[in-house]
Amino acid sequence: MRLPLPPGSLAFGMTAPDEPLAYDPATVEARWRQRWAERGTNRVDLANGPRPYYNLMMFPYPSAEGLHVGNLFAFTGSDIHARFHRLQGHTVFEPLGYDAFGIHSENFALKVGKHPMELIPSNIANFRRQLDRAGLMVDWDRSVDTTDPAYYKWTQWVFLQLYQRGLAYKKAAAVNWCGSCKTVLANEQVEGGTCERCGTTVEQRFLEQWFFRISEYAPRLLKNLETLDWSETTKQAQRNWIGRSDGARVRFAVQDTPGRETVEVFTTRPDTIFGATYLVLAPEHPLVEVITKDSERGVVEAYRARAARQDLVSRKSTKEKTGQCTGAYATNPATGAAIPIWVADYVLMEYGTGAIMAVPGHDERDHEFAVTYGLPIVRVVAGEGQDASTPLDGAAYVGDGRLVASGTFDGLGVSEGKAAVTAWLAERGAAEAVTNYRLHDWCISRQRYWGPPIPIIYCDACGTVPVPESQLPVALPHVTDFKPDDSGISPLARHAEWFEVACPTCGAPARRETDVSDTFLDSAWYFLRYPSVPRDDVAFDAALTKRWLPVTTYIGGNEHAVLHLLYSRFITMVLHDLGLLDFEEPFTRFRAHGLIIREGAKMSKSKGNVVNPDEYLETWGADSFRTYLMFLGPFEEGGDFRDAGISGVRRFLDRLWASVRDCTTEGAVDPEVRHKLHATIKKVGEDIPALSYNTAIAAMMEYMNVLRKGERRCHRDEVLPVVPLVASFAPHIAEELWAMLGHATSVFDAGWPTYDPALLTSATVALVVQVSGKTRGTIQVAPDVTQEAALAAALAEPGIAKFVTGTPKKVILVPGRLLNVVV
RNA sequence: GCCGGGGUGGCGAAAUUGGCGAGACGCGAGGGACUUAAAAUCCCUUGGGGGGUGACCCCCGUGUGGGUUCGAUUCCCACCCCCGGCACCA
Repeated sequence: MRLPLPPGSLAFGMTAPDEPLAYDPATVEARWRQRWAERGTNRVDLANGPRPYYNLMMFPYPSAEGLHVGNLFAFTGSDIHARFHRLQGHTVFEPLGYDAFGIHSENFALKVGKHPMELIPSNIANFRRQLDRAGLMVDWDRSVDTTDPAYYKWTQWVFLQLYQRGLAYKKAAAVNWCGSCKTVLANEQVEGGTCERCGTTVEQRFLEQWFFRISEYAPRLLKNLETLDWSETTKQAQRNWIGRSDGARVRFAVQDTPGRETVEVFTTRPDTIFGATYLVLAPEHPLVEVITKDSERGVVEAYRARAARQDLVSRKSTKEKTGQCTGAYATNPATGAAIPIWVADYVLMEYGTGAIMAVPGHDERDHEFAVTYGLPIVRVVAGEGQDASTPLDGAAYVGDGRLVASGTFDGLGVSEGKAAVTAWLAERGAAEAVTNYRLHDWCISRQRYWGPPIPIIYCDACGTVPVPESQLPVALPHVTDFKPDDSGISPLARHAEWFEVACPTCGAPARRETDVSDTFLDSAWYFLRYPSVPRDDVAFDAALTKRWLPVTTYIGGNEHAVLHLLYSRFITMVLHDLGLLDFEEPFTRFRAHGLIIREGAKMSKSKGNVVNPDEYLETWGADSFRTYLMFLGPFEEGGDFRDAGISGVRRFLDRLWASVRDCTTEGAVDPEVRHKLHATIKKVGEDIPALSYNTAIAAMMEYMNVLRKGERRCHRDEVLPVVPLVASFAPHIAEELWAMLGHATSVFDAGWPTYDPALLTSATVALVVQVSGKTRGTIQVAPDVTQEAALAAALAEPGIAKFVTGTPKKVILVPGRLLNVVV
C-alpha cells in the first residue's frame, strides 16, 4: 500500500535555510518524547496529587503483530479524555499494562514454535515502543503484565479469597470442548455451536471444573446497574445476560409412586396453569429414573443416552423437537387432571428446575411439541375478539388477553392472573413466587498451560487444601512440552516434578491442581493493582485504593460489555463483602467506544484489511494521526478508516504552527476574532468531556479559518489559547508551540483557558424572518426584543414587507431565533 | 424472532426541550493566483433540477408512506434496509 505524501515533506526537497521554520513532526515528536521521559511529565504523585482522576483504558493483549489501528483509536480517545482532565487541574492517573496470558498467546507460540515466556517480552517491548510513539500520557512506573509472577501471585490470592468465602467450588460438569484448541470453553465463548476463537464445532465432555458462584450475585449485579453511569448499550447487554425472569415454582404430584414424588417446575406463566396438559423433564433430570414406568424404561434410557452424547450446542440449536413419554402421570394442581410426564431435550437441566409445565396453547415450543406427539392443546387465554372456543389455529397464542376455562380466574387479565393464580396455589402449598436468573456460574478452569496455576493442593488425608498465602505465587514452570493434548488434562499434569508437593497441612505427599485459571480472572481485578504496583506485600494498598478507586472513567470496547465488565464487578463485590474494599462497583463511569472498520468490514487478518499504525505515525506524525482518528466520526460510534482525510488534519496543524510562528504582539485583538475564540473555548471544553471529539476538532478548525481569514497575521493573544485546546489531541506540537510562545513548563500544567460568557452574546442578534414559513430575510434586533417590536422592524424591511399581504393572521416569535408572520 | 444503535451531498460527517434560509468541519472535485514549470501555499465554487446578461429567482431534497404543526432531519403511526448483541432460558 502506498501512503499519500504529507504536504511539504520528504520527497520534495528540504526547506531552504532562509525560509521560516516549517512544522516537522518527526523532529518535534522525538524531542518531546525525550523531554517527557527526562522530566517525568507523565509520572503521577498518587499519594498527594490534588483532585485524583483515575482514567482507565482496557489493557491490550500484546500480540506479535503489534498494535493495530483499533487499539490506537481506543487508547487515543482515552488519552485525550485524560489529558483534558489534567488541563482542568486534576491529577490524572493513566496506567496501561498487558493482558498477556491466555489462549491467544499460547496458540501463537505453538504456531511459531517458540515458548510464550520468550515471546511475550519481545511483544511487550514492541507494544511499548508503539505506545510511546503514539504519545500516550501513560505512567509507565505502574504497569502490569499479567504473566509476571509478581502480578499473578495476587491473581491466585484473589482465587483464595473466593475459595475461603465458599464462592469457589469444584464440580463435574458437562462442558463445551473445543477439539482444535483442546480446551474447555465457557458458554459465552461458544458462538452458534462453534468455538469463538477458531470456529471448530464444539462437543460435550464431562470434566471436573472450578467455578465461581457469580450466580449468587445476580440480583445485585442487576440492581446496581441502575446506579452506574455507563453507556446504555453496555448496561442493556448486561441486563440481557443476567436474564432476570419473574414467575413461580409449582409442584405437581406424581401419581402412583411409592415415594410420593413431586415434579417442581419453573414457569413465568402461572396464569396458564389450567392449560398445562403435560409436564416435561430434562433428560438429565434425576426424577426420570424414579418415575419412569417399567414399560417405558428401555426407550427412555435410550433417549437419555442419545441426548448425553450430543454436544451441548447442537442440542440447543436443533429445531425439531424430540421426546419420550415416561408412562408416568402427574396431577395438575389447578384442574386435578392427570397429565402425562415426558422427557425432552428442549428442556434444559441448567435452567430453572430442569422441568416445565407445558402449556401448548400459549407457548410456541410446547405447541410444536404437542403437535408432534399428539398431546392435547387447550386455550386458557383469549385475546381481543376471542373466547374460550376460538380455535388456536395452528399456533400458540402468546399475546395478552383474559383468562378463560380457568375456573374462578376467568376474566382476569394475564398479569393479574399471574399474581392471583400464584397466590391461590401458594395457599394450597403447591407453589411460590420466585425470580430466576439466566446467569450461570463462572467456570474458571482451563486445561491449558499459559495461565496462572490454580493455587490448590489435593491431599489424600486432608482433601482439597488451598495453598497458603505465604507460599504464593504458585509459579508456572517453564516446560517445553506445553502443547495441550486430547486427554482433557492440562499439560502441567505431565510434570510430576512440578505437581508433586507436600501437603501444606499434614506434610504428606500430595498433588497440585494442574489446571490454570481463565484469563478473565487476570483482567477482573487489574485496575485494583495499578496504583499499588510497587507493593509486593499486598495486592492493593488500602490508602491508595481509597484515594484512587473506584475508577473515574473507564473507556473500552463493547465486545467486553458482558464478560470482562461483569466479572470485574463480581470480583469487586466479593472483595467489598470481605471488607477489603469500601466500594462495590469498580467503574463509576464507563463509555464504550465505536469500532474502526475498513472498507465496510471489521479489520481482521483474514480479510487482509488490517492497518499497521507504524507507517502512518512515521509518515504523518503521531499528532496528525491521533487527531485524524478522532476526526473520522463520533468516538462512540467508530468509523470507516480511509487515509484520504488525514491530509486535512495535517493542514490544520500546519496552519496552527504557522500562526504561532508568525504571530505578533503589536496592535490589538480583533473583536470578532475574540468572540469566536471564546465561543471555541466553550465548545471544545464541552465537547471533549462528552467524547464529541470530532466536533471539537471541527470547532478548532473553524476558529483557524476565522483567525487566518484573508491571510491576516494574527495576534499572539488570539492564537495562544488554542495551544492548550489542541494539546489533548496533538500533545507534541502543543508542547513545542507552548515553548515557542515562551513557556518553560509543560502545556499540560498550564491549565485550561477560560472564556468570558459576556463575550459570547452580542448587543444584537440576527433574527430570521419568515412569512408563512418561508424565510424572507433577517433583521438585527436586541436578543430580548418584543414580538411587536420585531414585527415592526421586519415590516420596515421592504424585502420582507412585500411578502406580507394583508393583516398577519398569526405572529410567532422564537426569542433570539426567528420571527414567523403567517398571512 | 427479541433487544440495542443507525439510514442526511461524490465521501467521512454537522445540526434534534421542533425554529437562526439543512449539509458546519474535513476529504474529493472544478476554477483562479503564485511559479519557467510542478509541488506546496493561498483565494473562489461545489445537494439536485430549472430560469435570467446580471445582482438574483423558482421547484425538489435528511431511507419509504402517512399524520400532527405557522414550521418536522428532530414528535406520532406503519413499513423497508444496514450494523451489533441475544436466542428452545419455560
